[in-house]
Amino acid sequence: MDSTVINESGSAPRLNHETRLHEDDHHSIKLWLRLLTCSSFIETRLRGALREEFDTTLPRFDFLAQLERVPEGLTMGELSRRLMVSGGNVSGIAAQLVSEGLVDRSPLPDNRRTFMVKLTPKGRKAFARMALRHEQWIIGLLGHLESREVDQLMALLDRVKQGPQ
Amino acid sequence: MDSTVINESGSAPRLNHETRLHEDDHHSIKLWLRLLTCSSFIETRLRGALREEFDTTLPRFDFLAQLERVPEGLTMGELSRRLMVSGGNVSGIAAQLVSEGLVDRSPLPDNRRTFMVKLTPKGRKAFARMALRHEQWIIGLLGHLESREVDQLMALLDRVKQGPQ
DNA sequence: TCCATATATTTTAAGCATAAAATGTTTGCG
DNA sequence: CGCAAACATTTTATGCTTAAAATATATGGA
Repeated sequence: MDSTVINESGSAPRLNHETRLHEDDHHSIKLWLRLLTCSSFIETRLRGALREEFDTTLPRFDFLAQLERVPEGLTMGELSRRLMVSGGNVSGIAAQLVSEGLVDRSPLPDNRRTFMVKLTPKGRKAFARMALRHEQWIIGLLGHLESREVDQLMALLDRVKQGPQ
Repeated sequence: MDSTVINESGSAPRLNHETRLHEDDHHSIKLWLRLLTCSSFIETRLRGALREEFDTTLPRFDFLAQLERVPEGLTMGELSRRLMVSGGNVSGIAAQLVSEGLVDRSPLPDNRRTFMVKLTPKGRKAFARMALRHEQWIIGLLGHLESREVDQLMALLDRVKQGPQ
């Protein structure tokens, strides 16, 4: 079997969010449920694969991914903004990654409220291995789309992102 | 202000998942991150609105929504499949909704392992109120798309859903 | 019948997520 | 300076979520 294909392995067989629909529901609701179905599907597969292959979680992977792009490190607050999660959440995940030796968290000399967080060499190596597989998994899940379709989807999702103005 | 517009109110200002990107990342990864950005954005707004206006959560709302479509009720296992969550999760949410009087959970005469779950009249009324607002919120978040765009997005997301075959 | 296996659900342990309160630090204004 | 307000982070309480183990029931074959 192609190693980039992630196995189905949940404890319950899954349908999708659109089972919620009524005949007369608004088109916007159908669109939202389909969007949710697609992203939950991919997210579930990624979570399972990260757990099986690296015994880690998506939040931890995302945390490392943000740091990998910025060798000088990021503050806790900046990480909270970039990861789109609460500050308390960042504190907890940072503590774990520090205890695992993947991340370094040190106070700034010029401002004793803030901490700079960066990858350790060990963290950088661990992330590199995970990122490679992560890309393979995603290509396995989305690579069947033609590049014209990808472009269209990117443009339309950008319209979604823009919001009602 | 238009009451269907949901306010920004998180404890941290938010960017989006695409801050994770490198220049040379694969198109599939960009697409996945944009998909995630869009659905997280909408989900965050819906969660906040449900909490503020009805003091409830998205999982509870989804649970009621599944039941509302099936007056005769659903078993715990069927709910687990339709909601795409684990059985343990369904047990926990069901227990809450029963204690709030929104849902009835009774054993089946012909199979003592299974339970049939259905809305109570109170639950049906509560859900109706929530569903109305829910639709307004979603139209507020997605209603700016033209119907041609919605059709295209639905078709492309269907392609995503189909998977690699 | 007996029993292994399958099925339906609940319980448990652990991690993620949030909002709100608490803590400690900095800034700027009177 | 003195102090209020803003800021950065952590702590706390609560709820969602999962996987895995436990419980209870049903089924089918020897």
